Amino acid sequence: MNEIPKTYDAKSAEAHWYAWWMEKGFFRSVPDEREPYTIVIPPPNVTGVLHMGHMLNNTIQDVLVRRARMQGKNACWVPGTDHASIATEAKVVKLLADQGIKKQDLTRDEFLKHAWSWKEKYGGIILEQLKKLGASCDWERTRFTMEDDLSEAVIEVFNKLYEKGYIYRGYRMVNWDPSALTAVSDEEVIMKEKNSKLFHLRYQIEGTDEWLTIATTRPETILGDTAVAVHPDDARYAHLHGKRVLVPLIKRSVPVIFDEYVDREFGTGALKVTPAHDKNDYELGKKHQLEMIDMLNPDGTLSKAAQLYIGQDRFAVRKQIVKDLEEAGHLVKTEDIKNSVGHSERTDAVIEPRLSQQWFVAMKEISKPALEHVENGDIRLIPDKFINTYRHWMENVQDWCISRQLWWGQRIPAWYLPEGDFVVAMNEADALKKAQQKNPAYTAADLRQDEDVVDTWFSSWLWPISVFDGFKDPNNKDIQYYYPTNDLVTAPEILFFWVARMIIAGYEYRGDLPFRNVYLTGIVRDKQGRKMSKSLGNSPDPLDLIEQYGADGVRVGMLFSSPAGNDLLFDESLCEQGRNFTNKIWNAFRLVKGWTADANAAQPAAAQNAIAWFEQRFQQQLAEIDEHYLRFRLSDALMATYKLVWDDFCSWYLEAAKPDFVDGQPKPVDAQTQAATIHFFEQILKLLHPFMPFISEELYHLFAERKDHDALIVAPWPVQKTVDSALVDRFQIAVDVITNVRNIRKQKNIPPREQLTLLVKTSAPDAEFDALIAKLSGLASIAYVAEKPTGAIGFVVKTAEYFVPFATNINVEEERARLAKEIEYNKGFLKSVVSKLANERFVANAKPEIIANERSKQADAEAKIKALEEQLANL
RNA sequence: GGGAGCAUAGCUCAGCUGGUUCAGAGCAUCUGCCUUACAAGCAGAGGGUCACAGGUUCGAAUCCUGUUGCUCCCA
Repeated sequence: MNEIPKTYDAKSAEAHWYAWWMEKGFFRSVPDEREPYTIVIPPPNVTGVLHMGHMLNNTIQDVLVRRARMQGKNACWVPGTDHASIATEAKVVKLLADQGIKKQDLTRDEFLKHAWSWKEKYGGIILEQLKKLGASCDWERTRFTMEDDLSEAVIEVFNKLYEKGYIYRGYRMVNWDPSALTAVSDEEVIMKEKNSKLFHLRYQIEGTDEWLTIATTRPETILGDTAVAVHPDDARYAHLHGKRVLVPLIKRSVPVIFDEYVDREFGTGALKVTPAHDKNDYELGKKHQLEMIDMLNPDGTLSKAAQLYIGQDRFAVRKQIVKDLEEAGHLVKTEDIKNSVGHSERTDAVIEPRLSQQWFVAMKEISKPALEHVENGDIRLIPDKFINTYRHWMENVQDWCISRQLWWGQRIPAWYLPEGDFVVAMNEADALKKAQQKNPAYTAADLRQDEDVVDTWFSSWLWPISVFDGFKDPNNKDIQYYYPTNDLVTAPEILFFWVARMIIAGYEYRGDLPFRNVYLTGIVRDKQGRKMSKSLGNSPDPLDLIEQYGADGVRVGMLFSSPAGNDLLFDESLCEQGRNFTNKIWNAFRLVKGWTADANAAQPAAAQNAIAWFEQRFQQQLAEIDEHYLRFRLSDALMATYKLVWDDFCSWYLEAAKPDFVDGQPKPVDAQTQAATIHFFEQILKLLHPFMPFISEELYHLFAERKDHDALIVAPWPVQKTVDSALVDRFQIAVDVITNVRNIRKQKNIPPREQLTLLVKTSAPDAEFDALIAKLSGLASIAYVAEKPTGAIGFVVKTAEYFVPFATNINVEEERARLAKEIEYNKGFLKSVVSKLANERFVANAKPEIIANERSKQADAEAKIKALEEQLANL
């Protein structure tokens, strides 16, 4: 035993067993006759690095996959990454800029070459990091949303949707990211509450000396104003019918229009209308046939159409124009307000609504089944409170802007023709054919492909299908076998971005759901409840944590406090607790491994007691753990496992079963006890495996030399058997007795080595667990007596009275007080029970078993009080 | 502004369809222990008017209404 170190060395075990699992192909899945269990990973950004959110998310997936594998299912966890067009392109642009290369100076192909080499160099780091966590993905199945097959699926889907009329091209108001120079979808705009200024500006009414005051938070946009709107019922402005006003500084004459859209309460009740730069103004503009003046360049500087400040950034202009307006006498007042301002999800730039030609998916029809099948429970959201959010979004779904003015991504398969017409096709050759149907004279040189790419989500919404090549080859073995997948684990933040759209795509292309259960994790926050982020610097590096606490420890730490849908207030001490747990398990192993066996030794009664009990206790807890898994309550499953191992197995079972010491030497263990203990230990390792794959596999092999494919990772999950819960209850009485004796020991300062005697007075003697009681409370003997002894401290468990005889110094006063207190408590209890039973309405209304229960409580309490009172009298 | 959710021990959370004195777990705290697996440990203990106010009921942490505070989503 001396050679087994006192603490568990996570590092060497992790490297060793991960490599071994890989080498033996345990993560590999190919279709066979077993029931499949499939998870597709939410593909992280290919150029990203592991953060705490990934840790939580992937730990959960690995727990589910590993348990399914042990349950004998054909478990397949498909890993991969997405190409994250905006984020990646931004990184590549910056890298090139650092080398003095401008994107504008490169051709598309040249740029893409740089992007791919970036991807080759940095892409997939995150997948390597997942391996450190123990993720049991089938790495041979690793996919990437930009690889050929997946890109082809995107193009095919684009074509099909276009043919069905679901994809259209339109000149619309979009969310423009002036930093990334691209449109983004509604879902990619994050509204943030900001402290802003509301400027009250006066416009001269044309041909008069009168003024009309409007209020705006974006004064620079007056340069794009083409009307001022007021409410038709607003008496203040009724006289303005048919009038026009002059836009300050540029003196453009614009009409005053009347529309019920205007909020009379807000600002001055008069609204400037800038149809090209505000969603609502755009609608107003269309309705009133207003001119649309696009006064912004794509990069957020003012365009020629603005007339003033041309080429200056919009925020610089905002400052300047306020000064200029003030000087020109147009600024009436300025007030502070809070308003929400859209920011780009990717670049955090302030989003500018902007008119432009974009591609859209019409969402209304296509998304119908996706709502239906979540509402009827075919697809479960866990926790189900998210159904409301989901429904709300689906019922108000807006068309999806899918074009992005970027190069990194799948290029939109539309080709423009000289006359301004276009065709959508699978490739250039097809496009030419289609073009020639319109005009046989066209040649390839007449075609010009759309410059834009599609939204990254337009490829990741196909993920559960495309990773199995379900587009390229819709009837292939893999897709038939693995689809629909089982569980999806992701963050609620992307419920709409991704989950909803995958469901839409699932029904559209397979006529079937993409997954049955969606487990929505919480957000990992710091102790103060702030979201962990790079910019705040409050996020620990996951790999550092693994280094410090071991992967098993970190996994346990992450799961300790994260019920589905609840945010996780992360604290490193949770990982420490996880690490301590690995150490506890390790030391239990040291104990058992250190026993020397003697085939001829007799089995001690205490060990027999412990084995009989633990067999049942294990079953009881197994049922509970299985139930928690079924309900996706992983932190509860973990806690139940934790308590089974630490409390039941280590603190009770091992303490009772371990050999006694004689003359400072441990006695050898008998064969039955040793075999039972190792068996229990192995069962426990199985339950631990999903949470702590490394230490469990390590110990499994340290217990015995295993044959080639005898590995814990594929060991059968324990099967539930019937539980003798009465035995467990009887054991609990023994536990109470032991605790009472230990308490007396502690109160009286009796050293653990001093052996005591326990006397029992009861009408129904039951010595079943006496050996165990004696061992764990340090008793020399247990004797059954008919009369109360004198000079003893007593206690009562159930209806039996127990006494520990005491040679010296019993503090009678102390004992009296203690007994009195206990009697008082029990009398109070009895009183509540009696009064309940005396209540006619209770007896009349309550269920029979509840009444019976109350009666037995009454009997027990009465017996106990009687015993305690006798003890008190006897002192 | 619209919608959803939450409020239980110092902290993080369990408490399903009302019924053991129902108030529970882990961590933290306190007390005693280096007892020959483990001080990353062992043994014991304390701690809450279940946000507040009403109501329904024989009985409410649990159901209903209102109030307050917080969070998220959408506009």
